[in-house]
Amino acid sequence: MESGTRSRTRRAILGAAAEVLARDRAATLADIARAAQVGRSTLHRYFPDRDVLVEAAVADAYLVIQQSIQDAAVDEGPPLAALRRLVTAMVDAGDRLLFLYGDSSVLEGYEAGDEPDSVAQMMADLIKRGQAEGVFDPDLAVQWIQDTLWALVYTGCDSAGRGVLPRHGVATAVIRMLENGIRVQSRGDVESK
Amino acid sequence: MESGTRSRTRRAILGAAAEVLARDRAATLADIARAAQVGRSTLHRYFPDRDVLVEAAVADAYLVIQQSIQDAAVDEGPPLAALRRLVTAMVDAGDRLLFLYGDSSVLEGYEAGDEPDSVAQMMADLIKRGQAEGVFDPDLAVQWIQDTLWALVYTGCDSAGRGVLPRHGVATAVIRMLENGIRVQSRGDVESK
DNA sequence: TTGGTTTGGGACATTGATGTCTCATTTGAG
DNA sequence: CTCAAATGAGACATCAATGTCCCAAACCAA
Repeated sequence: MESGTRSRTRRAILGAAAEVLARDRAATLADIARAAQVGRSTLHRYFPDRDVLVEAAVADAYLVIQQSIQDAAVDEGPPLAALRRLVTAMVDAGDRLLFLYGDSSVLEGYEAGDEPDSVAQMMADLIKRGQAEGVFDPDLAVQWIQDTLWALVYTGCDSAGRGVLPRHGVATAVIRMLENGIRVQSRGDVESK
Repeated sequence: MESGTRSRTRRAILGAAAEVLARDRAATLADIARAAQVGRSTLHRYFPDRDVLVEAAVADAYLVIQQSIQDAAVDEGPPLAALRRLVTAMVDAGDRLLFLYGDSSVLEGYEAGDEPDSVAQMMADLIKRGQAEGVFDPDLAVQWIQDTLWALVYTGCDSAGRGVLPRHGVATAVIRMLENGIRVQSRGDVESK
């Protein structure tokens, strides 16, 4: 078991790591400790070395995102609505996401897993389902759509952090771009408000 | 003036820097020197320290991209066609682009410039023109469209590097996504082949 | 060939991050 | 309150990257 205190500082460190590393992946352990409002020695006490810390932070961030996406019940309802829920869920996990996908080398081996609950698997299933039901363009490779989705959400979160987009408008902007591109919305085929 | 030999090794180093740093932004100067097939001391002879090297590599990559985009004559013809030329130009400069935009902190101050020929300026002008002519969605912020464009091109180049997209299909995929999103292409409003 | 230029490799000092350790102090549960 | 758990600060050795310097060898133009 783990003492409540220990568990709390542990989470504080993991959160700070994700946040700081998202902004500067070359950040020092001292930086992370400071952000977590924790002594550098305490950090080392929980995570022997940098690799262990990063690995734990990745696993943690991944779990948060995975949980968030699972709650979106992406396998239910019409694909378009599911996609919107998915994007919203991803945006909500924005901080962790910026960290997780800011450095592609940080993932290594996480997307390899084939467990049915893996983030990539859930996304791929949704995309395929949408294509099968004739809602998504079947000419586009599933992997490409998936990459695009990640990229747009990532960009959206990043833009919000820089003030380009209002925090609450990120999901909407991403969804809109995904569904219509930059074309003018000629007919009322978007949403009914 | 500069000796032909010097000019040649200088370019070799800059090219290697862009290539290596694109893959691993924490790469060592020794790594870069090796990739450039040059002694580490030679590298230091041309670029006193890391900052100078990175700055020079950024400037070089930026120039290449800028030139490539200028050749696309983005301010001429219908916006949609211009956009397609722009994307193609950006994709062609893919290698440099992955480096330049792989680490957002590397740009710092380059997008600040207001020279009419700056990459950002040309892109913004095109987007505004497209909106004014009723081809691009005027509800989307110019900056957001611009960020999206970069993100998609970046993702496309990256995907090509990982084999997800065929090298020659990158521009097409990006353009298609930009213009239509992932929706099925209901009517013949895309292109005439 | 000759002489200046350019290069590669190695020795070297420096610097900053890292990881280990100790000890005094604070915290929190009982 | 009391004691064990947890912490923060700092001293310390280590290590890798960096930047400087030097010299012998390769190179290139005249």
